[in-house]
Parts: sequence; C-alpha cells; structure tokens
Amino acid sequence: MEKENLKKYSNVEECPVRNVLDRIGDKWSLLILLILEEEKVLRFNELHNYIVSISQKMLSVTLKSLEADGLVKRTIYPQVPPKVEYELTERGSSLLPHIHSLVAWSKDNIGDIKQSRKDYELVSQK
Amino acid sequence: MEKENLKKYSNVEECPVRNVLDRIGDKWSLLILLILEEEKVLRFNELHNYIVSISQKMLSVTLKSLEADGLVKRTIYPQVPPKVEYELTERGSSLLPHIHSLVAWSKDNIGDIKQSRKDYELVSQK
DNA sequence: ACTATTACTAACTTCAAAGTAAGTATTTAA
DNA sequence: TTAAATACTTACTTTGAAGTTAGTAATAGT
Repeated sequence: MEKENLKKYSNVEECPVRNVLDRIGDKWSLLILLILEEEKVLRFNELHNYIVSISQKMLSVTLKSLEADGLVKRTIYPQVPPKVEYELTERGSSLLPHIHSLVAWSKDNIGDIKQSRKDYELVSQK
Repeated sequence: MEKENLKKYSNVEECPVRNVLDRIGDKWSLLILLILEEEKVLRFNELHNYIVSISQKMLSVTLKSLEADGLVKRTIYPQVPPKVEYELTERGSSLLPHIHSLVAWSKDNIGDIKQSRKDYELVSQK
C-alpha cells in the first residue's frame, strides 16, 4: 500500500470498509447476524426474545438496514396476525467467517486489553 | 453455540466483540492502524498530514484510546519543540490480519451492497 | 521582543444514533 | 363487543461521538 492508497481511505464516503463497519459497528447488527446464523430462521418476536434489551423500534430499524444491504432476507406471510421470517442471505453468511475471526481475536485479547486500560488509567493518574 | 452462549452476547458490557468493535468501529481508529502498519513509525503531525480531515483533538483522543488498549505505542522524546512517535504494538499488529480480512470482504462486496441499497429504496418507494 | 514550532488540552457546539412511549392494522376467539 | 396477538410505525427525547475554535508550554532563532 502506498501513500496514494492510504489517501483514498481518508475519503470516508468512498471507503468500502467504512461502509461495512458502519453497518456491523452499530449496536445491534452483529448480534442479530450471529443469532440468525445459529437459529437459521426466526420471527420478529423470536428475535426479540433473544435480545430482550433491544426495543421493537431498534430491532425493526436494524433488520431493515440489514435487509437493505442484502445480508438478511425477510419473508412475509399474508396471515392475521402477521407472520414474518428473517434469515441470513448468502452474502450475510459469507460475511460471518470474517466476523468470527474478529470474535476469536477479541476473546483471546480482551483480558489483556482490559488490563492495559487499567494500567493506562493509573499512569495518566485521573 | 447454544442459546446460553447467545444470551451472553446480549450483555453488551461483557461482550468481548463489542469491546473491540467499539474501538475499531469508531471513525478514525482503523485508518490510523492501517497507516501505522504501512509507515511503521510516525509523529503526531505526520499522521495528521496523512489524514487531513481529522481534527487535532480527534487525532489526540483516538491515539490515546489506541494506546490505552495497548494497540499503539507512544514514545516521547524530551525535546523542545516536543517529539512524539507512534507505532503499532505486537497486539496491534496481531489485530491487523483480521481487519484485512474484513477489508477484503468489504471490497469484494461493496458494489453488490450498494446496488442492494438502491433496489431496496425503490421497493420501499420513498 | 517577538515569532515559529510541536503536540497537544479545554470549552463549547452539533448531530446522528439510540432509547422511550404510545399508537396502528387486521382478524380470530371468547 | 371486547380482548388478544403480531409486527410493526410515529413522534419525541436523550446521549455520546465528533467537530470547532482557541489556547498552552517550552525553547530556539531573528
């Protein structure tokens, strides 16, 4: 990578990584992807039962943006009361190994990182 | 992964991935890590020249939290005017392959994702 | 005496993500 | 006729990340 390439990353809107991180870096997307990977197909309220601390609004908003990005597929059944099912798309599934790689690194390093944070606090004596 | 494990992920503070994503998911950390990987050692103003759009405050804040997490090492030379050098730590370097894996996926898929977003906008006729 | 240099910090403002609370549509069942 | 169920939406408020602007310390050079 030369300076030219790095310069490109400075342009936030154009950056592919920024686009993807803005998605999975939000509060709920990653969790929803991991749950759907495990459970294959879930309805709105089933997802809500998995993530009790999310509001209906945030679940709805997050699912919509995952759907918009083609990471999650939404199937609606014309019934009353309504039935809507969510599952990963192929694109969503193809992203997950990369996430698991990050998950593994995080688990391996979170202990040391938390210790570093403590040490840093002491050194910068707040 | 069983339900028990997924439940754990619902607890945001405890989640190792959340801890790491909160760091690299911010606006500037990832970019700084990538630049330091390439350039090895840089001073404050040299980094600023790479990322012209960052403010001094955000560069300072971001470097501090990367340092606190032990991903970046800060070396200060007692000179006037001051000289401070930043470089990756081993921990920082060990994170980068996982980031590159995400970068690669993002580059491969950003085209399709942007198309999906357009299609989705049309279907949801705003 | 004044200016330049470097690596910041402090105080304040802005803005978008996230949260809260209430409401909606539709049909079946009691 | 009223309640229950599902999958939401709407309107409003809160919060925290990020941005803006100005200032600081210390010394060397003119």
